Amino acid sequence: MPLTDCLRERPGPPVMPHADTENLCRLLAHVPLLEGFDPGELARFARGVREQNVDKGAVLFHRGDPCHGFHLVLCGQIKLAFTSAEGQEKVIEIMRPGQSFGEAVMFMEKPYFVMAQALTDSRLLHIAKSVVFEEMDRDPTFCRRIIAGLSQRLHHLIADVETYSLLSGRERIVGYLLREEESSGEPGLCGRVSIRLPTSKGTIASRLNLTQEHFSRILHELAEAGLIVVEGRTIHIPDIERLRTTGARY
Amino acid sequence: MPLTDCLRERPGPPVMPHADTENLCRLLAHVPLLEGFDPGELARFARGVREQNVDKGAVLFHRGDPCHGFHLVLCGQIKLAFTSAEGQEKVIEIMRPGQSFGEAVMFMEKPYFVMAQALTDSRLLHIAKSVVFEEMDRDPTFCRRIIAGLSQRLHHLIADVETYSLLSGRERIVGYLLREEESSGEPGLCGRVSIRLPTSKGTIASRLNLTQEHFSRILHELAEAGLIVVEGRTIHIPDIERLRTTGARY
DNA sequence: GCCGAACCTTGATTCCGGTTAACTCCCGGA
DNA sequence: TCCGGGAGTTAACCGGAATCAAGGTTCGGC
Repeated sequence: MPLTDCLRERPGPPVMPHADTENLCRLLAHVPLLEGFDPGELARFARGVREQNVDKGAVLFHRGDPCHGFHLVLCGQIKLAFTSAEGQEKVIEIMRPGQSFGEAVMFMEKPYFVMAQALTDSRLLHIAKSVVFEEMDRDPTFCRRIIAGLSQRLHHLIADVETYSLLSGRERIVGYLLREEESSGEPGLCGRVSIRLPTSKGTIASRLNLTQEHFSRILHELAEAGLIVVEGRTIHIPDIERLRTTGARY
Repeated sequence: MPLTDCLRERPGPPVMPHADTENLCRLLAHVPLLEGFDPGELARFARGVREQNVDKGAVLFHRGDPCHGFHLVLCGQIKLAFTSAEGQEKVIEIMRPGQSFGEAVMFMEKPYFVMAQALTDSRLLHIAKSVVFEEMDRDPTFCRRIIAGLSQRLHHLIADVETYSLLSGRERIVGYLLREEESSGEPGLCGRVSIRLPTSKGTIASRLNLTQEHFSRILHELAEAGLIVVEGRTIHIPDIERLRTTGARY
């Protein structure tokens, strides 16, 4: 029962006062990386897993911190970002429930080179390097999953680079909205859908490599063109097909 | 002996008229991914390896082509890039001898989403998916290497994203020159070094997310500031320390 | 219900970098 | 030798997006 609960966005009341092995195993069974593992394997993993509850704004790690494992989001949102010498920040990714991060750094045995901060009160699991490495030696299929995961990550990142370098601000925003709509899985009758931004507009703007101001302006333009209706953090799309076809135009 | 030969930049006369297993093994022994493998393992690999000689300008694969393995550069340069709907091109990476590419796509069992084109006459190896997968099942340390390689790649890509989004054009160029100098390994007395650009300025500009014109302008500015001297494709740096400290300034 | 702090919007202005268009250089081939 | 084309440079101009600077909203806490 906590399994589904804790993969929702909103934290809700703490289901588990403190993590015992059995509960951990139940959580682990739903981790993408460990899907289909039998109880024995999960128990081995549980030894190196620790639950983390972090408040909104808390920093999980800074650039330069040593890495002892990887993280998995159970609920809430974690932002990965780096900060320039002048203090400006660029959000690389907003991690949502079910997603994990920090694997690559862990495998390289180097310190983190980005920082992670909770955008909302969040609950996550920390999986220690040691148990991952042990399991890798033991189980080739586990290796395959890790490789698949890293490949996927790489793909996304290249897609991001493509987005940043080939698309205008407006195109990036339209693309973001369309993707967000897709992943939300809402049916939306006859092309009408509403999506709720997962976090503040400023953060999303940074994720899309835009300033908050520019983001706001483009949203306004899209609204003026009748392609969207902005209502606080909720965006209504009267005709998603039209947004897809004419949204990119300028 | 051909081993070292073929890891140079310039192709030179073809050392091997056609690849037999023994020669292939000798080549494979120097592939980073396979370093330290014993002859038996290499022989297993050789079954799925094919040598490729491509002329300058030849396209190895387009976006959308199916992927049957990964590639390793023996000599020459291969550019990875994508093209926008409007036909403009963005270079993601310039692969040099000893580097490999296409692994991530191979593991995802998806078609290529970038294209690869030879910048010079080049020689490379194509390693079939099948032998890689077989070896992965057989050898956990091989998996580890793959994971390490993918992690490394991911790291570089994130560093690129950081570069693109946080640094000005000028800073990117200065950074590029400094990295190029570092990797060239030339000693360079009392801070004086010369580096030769690996390929055309237009291509490097695209790699750095700049237009050719802007790249040219910045080079000119740096030259005017006395930080570099441009002589065709060769860049002289009279004082590398000064470039490092004042090059970023604007 | 008031206050302050985040968050967001809006407008004015600036500027980095892209676009366009000559023009030069250099090299290779007929 | 001349020609043609690719690479590189230069300059004028433009525009997308950042910056600066106020306002406006929303919301939680006292």
